[in-house]
Amino acid sequence: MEKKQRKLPDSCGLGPALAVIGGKWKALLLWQIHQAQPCRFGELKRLQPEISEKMLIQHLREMEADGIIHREVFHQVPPRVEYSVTPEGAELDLALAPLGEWGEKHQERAEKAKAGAARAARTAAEGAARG
Amino acid sequence: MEKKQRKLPDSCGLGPALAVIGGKWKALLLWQIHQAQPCRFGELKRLQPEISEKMLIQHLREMEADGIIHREVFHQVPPRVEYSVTPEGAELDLALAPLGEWGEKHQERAEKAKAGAARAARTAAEGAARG
DNA sequence: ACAAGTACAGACAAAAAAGTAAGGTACCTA
DNA sequence: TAGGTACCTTACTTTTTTGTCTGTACTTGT
Repeated sequence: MEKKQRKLPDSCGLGPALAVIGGKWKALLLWQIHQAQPCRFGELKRLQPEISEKMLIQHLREMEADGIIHREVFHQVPPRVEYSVTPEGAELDLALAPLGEWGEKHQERAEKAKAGAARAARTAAEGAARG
Repeated sequence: MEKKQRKLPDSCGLGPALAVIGGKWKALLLWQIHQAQPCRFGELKRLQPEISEKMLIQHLREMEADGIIHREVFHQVPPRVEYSVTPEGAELDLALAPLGEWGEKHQERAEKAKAGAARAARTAAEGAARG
């Protein structure tokens, strides 16, 4: 098992929380599984083709170990595995919502700031050209 | 500038949000600055002696660039720099609250589960010894 | 026979984040 | 002249995380 998880300092419960959803794709996965519940491994792979299989499995396993998703194996052939969120995972998804909203707002602001800076730079350049 | 920030995929605004508070100590710093506002560099260093000066500065600078904290330099000697949270930073801190609560609950559950597992293992061992 | 689909596992390498240790400025005190 | 305070900067190393690629076991379709 290649898990050690960079230990986060935990005053308030943020350390443990970030340890659980800190992975690069975990929040996204939780969100997608919550949407398309229950969904299969291959489905997730198709939904997010940018994730490598290794990371997909690794994250799924860690999330399972953390109790936020449930994994059910059907002994069929070809194999079939279904993932769904646990009640705890659903709560986490909910707790993540305000953060997501903040992120969107922040992103907009950052874009505006960048546009503003570009405009200012242009104006400054014109001013300099006029001398 | 040694910042590239592991790019997080962003459906919903979680990507950008985690990019901002994903650093090992950032959430903690934001929280502490919010508490003891305004506070000086040395103060933060004393409050959290485990952070190396390098990470402290690096995180503070990134958070400043992200617009969640404000840095004010007083041209005195010895130098004096004060950090405070911006309105945007305060909002983030608020948005982080539910996540923190989830983290605490989750931690408790995890501890109970571990205790339960240990008890079960003990019982099983006793059973085996008798059997 | 051979490709394709399912759900993984493992070795290895690259990239990113964090840590360590030393130095640098600018002024003050002994 | 040495040492102290406050706030950093830089170079270098280690640790952690992510990515690439190859392989498994079994069945179905051509």
